[in-house]
Amino acid sequence: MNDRQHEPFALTERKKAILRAVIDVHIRMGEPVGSKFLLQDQQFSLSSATIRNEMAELEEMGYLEQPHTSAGRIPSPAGYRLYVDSLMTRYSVSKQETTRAAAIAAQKTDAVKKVLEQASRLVTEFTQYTSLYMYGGEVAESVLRFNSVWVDDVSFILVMTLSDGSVQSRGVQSPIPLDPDGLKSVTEVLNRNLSDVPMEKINLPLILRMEEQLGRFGPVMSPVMKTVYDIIGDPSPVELHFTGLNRILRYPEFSDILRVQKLFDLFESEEEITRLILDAVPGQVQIVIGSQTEIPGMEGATMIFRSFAESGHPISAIGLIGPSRMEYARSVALIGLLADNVERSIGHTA
Amino acid sequence: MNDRQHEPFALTERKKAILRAVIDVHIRMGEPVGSKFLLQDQQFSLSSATIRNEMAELEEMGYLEQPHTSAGRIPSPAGYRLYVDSLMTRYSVSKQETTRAAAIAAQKTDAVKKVLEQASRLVTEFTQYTSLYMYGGEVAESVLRFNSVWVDDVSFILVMTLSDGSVQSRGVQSPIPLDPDGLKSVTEVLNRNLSDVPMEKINLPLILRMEEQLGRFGPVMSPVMKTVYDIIGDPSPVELHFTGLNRILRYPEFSDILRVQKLFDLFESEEEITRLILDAVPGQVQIVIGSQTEIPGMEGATMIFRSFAESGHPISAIGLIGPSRMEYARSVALIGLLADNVERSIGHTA
DNA sequence: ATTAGCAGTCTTGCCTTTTGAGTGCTAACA
DNA sequence: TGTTAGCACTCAAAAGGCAAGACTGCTAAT
Repeated sequence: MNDRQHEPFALTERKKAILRAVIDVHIRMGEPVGSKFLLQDQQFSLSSATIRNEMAELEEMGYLEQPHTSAGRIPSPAGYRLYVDSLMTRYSVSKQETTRAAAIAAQKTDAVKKVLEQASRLVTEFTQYTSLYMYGGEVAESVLRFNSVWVDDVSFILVMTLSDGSVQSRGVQSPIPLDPDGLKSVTEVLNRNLSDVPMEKINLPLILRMEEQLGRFGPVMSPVMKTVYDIIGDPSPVELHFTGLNRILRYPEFSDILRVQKLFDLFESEEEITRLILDAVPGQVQIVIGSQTEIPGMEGATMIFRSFAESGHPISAIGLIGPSRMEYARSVALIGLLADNVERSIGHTA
Repeated sequence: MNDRQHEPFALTERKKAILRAVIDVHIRMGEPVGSKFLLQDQQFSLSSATIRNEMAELEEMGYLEQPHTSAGRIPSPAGYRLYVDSLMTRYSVSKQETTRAAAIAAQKTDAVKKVLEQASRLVTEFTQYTSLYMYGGEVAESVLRFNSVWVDDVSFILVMTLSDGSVQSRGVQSPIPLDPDGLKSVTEVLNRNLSDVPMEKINLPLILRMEEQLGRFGPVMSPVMKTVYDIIGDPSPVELHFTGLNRILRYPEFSDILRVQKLFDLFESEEEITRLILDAVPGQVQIVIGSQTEIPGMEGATMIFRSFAESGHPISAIGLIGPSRMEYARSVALIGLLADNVERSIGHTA
C-alpha cells in the first residue's frame, strides 16, 4: 500500500565499519556521536558528508537512532544486537584474570552457593559492573541412605546421603529415651522403607507401617519425618543475589532517579530476571539487551549471563548488568571465563 | 569570653509541643514547615507570630534548622534525637502484625540465617523501608566429638559436633582404601587427640603424632585436617544483607543521584555499618541518626536496629534504614517486635 | 559516488524577572 | 511581660528570553 517503494539498503562493509565505529565511540564516550567527531577519532578516508549519508541510511535500517534532530547518533537496540552478534572485536582475557578466576575452581567446597557468590564478586571486581548470581533450590529427590550418630538418651544426629550426592545432617530430639541399639533399629527401619523413595511416595500408611515396625520406638518417627521433610520436602525458592549495586549508578544513563527506581524495582521482584535466566539456553553466554525485551525497567540496561544446568534445565547462573553502552567484548569473555571455572568447581563436587 | 551572655532558653512544655508538632508534620509532608502552616494543621491557641518566636529560639537551641532564610524549619539531627528519646508518641503494634511476626518464632529451623532473612523481609513488608540483617560468622571454637559414617573404600562422612552445639557433616575422600574398622580407628584417634581442642592448639607436632598413631592409615589425616580447618578454621566474615533497596529511592531526600550513590557505596563496603552494629549495646533497639555520626553517606538517613548477642557481644542483627524523616514510633515498635521473635526462635535451637 | 558549503533545527547554558512563601522586627495591646 | 498584627525583607524556585554550539539534511559542484 505504501507507495514509497524503497530499495532496501544493503549492509555493505563500509556501513558495518561505520556502525562499529559509532558504537565503539559511543561505548567509550557515552554521548551521541556525530559525523565530524567520528572522522577525527577513527581514521576514515571519507568526508563527514559521506559519513552523514551512511549514518542516515543506517538509521533508516534501524541500527542507529537520533535523540533529536541536531544531535549525533546513538546505537539502537537492534544496533547493539548486530554489534554483539557479529561486529565487535574479540577480547582475550589477561593472564592475571585467568589466574584469579582459577581460584574458584581450586576450592572444592561442597557449597555451590559459596562458589557462585565468589564468582559473582569477581565479576564485579573485574568488570566494575553490577553482578548477580542465581542459585536454584537444588532439592534432592530422595534420601539414598540414612545413618545415625547417638548423642544421648534423648537426642541423636541423623545423617542423610541424598540422591544428588550431597550429605546433610540434623540433630533430632527424641520424645522417648533411646539407647544406641534402639537407634540402630530406627536407622535400619528408615533404610528399609525410605531408601530412594521420593517425597510424594511418602504417605501416611507408609509412616504408620514404620511406626508399627519400630514397636516401642514408634514415637521417634514424628521428629524424624519432620527432619526428612525439612531436607527433601519443600523446594526452597530460587535465590537471586546482586553484588555491586552501586556500580550501575555511576553511569550517566542512570543518573535519572526514576530510571534507577524502575531498575531496582525489577531487581527486587526477582521474578522477571529469574525467568529470563530459566528460559535461556544453558552453557553459553547470553546477552539480553534490555530495550529489546518487554521487561519493564530494563530499558537502557543490558544483562550478560551464563547459566548452569543440572539434568538439562538451568538451575543456577552468574552474570552482570550494566548500561547497554557496555564493554561487551570484555564482559562476555570474562563471564565465560568465570563460568567455566564455576562449572569445573561444582562439577568436582558432584 | 563571648560577651553575649545569653540567658539559656528553657525547654518549656510549649516549646516541646511545638517541636513535636514541627517534626510530626515534617515527617508526614517531607518539607520545611512554617509557622502559618503549623497553625492551621495542628490546633494551637496561639498566633503565627508567637510560634515564629518559639521556633527561632528552638533553632538557637539547636533543635531546628532553616534550609535558607525564607523557608520553614526542619528538624536538626539533635531535634530528631530529642524526638525519639522523649517526644514521640508510642505506637502499639497491631494484632495482625503480632500474628505475622509470631510465624518467625514458630519455625525452629537450625538455620539462624534463614530466620534473620525472613525477619528482614517482614521488616520491609511492614514498614516499607529498606531493611537489613547482619549475620555474624559464628565459628565454633572446637570440635567436641567426631563421628564417622562409612560410605565406600575411598570415601566416608565425617560428622562433627561443635562446641556451639551445632552439628556439621562433610564428605571426605580418602587417599588410601579404608575399611569400616580402619575408619573406626581413625575416628577414635581424632576423638582422643582433638576433642575440644581449639584451632590454635592444633599444630604440626600434634598432627604428626596422630599420623603416627594411625600407622598405615596415616595418609587419611591430610584430607581430614583440611575438613576440620574448613569447619572451625577461618572465621567466615560477617555478612550483611539488604532487602528492599528500592524502597529508599522513593523519598525525595534521596532523589539526588549523588546522595544515593554515596549511600549505596556505604552499603556496599559493609564495613561501617557492621561496626556500628558491633559497637552497639545488644538487646535494645538502637536509633542512629545519620547526620549525627561521622559516617560518610549516612547524611539524611537513619538506621534503626537491634542486635543479638552470644556470650556477651553482638553476633547478628536486624534493622532498617530510611530517611531521617521517618515514622519512628512505628519503626521502633516493629523492630522490637520482630527482634523479640527472632530471639525466641534462635533461642529455641540452642 | 563523493564532497564542500550552507541553511535550519534543537539542546544547553546563562541571565534576568517574577512569584510566593516565610521570616524577623517593630509597635501596639492585654 | 507575654502576645499579636502588620510590614519590609530575603531568598529559592519557576518562567522567560537570548546566544552559542553541535549536527544534520540538502543542494550543487566535482
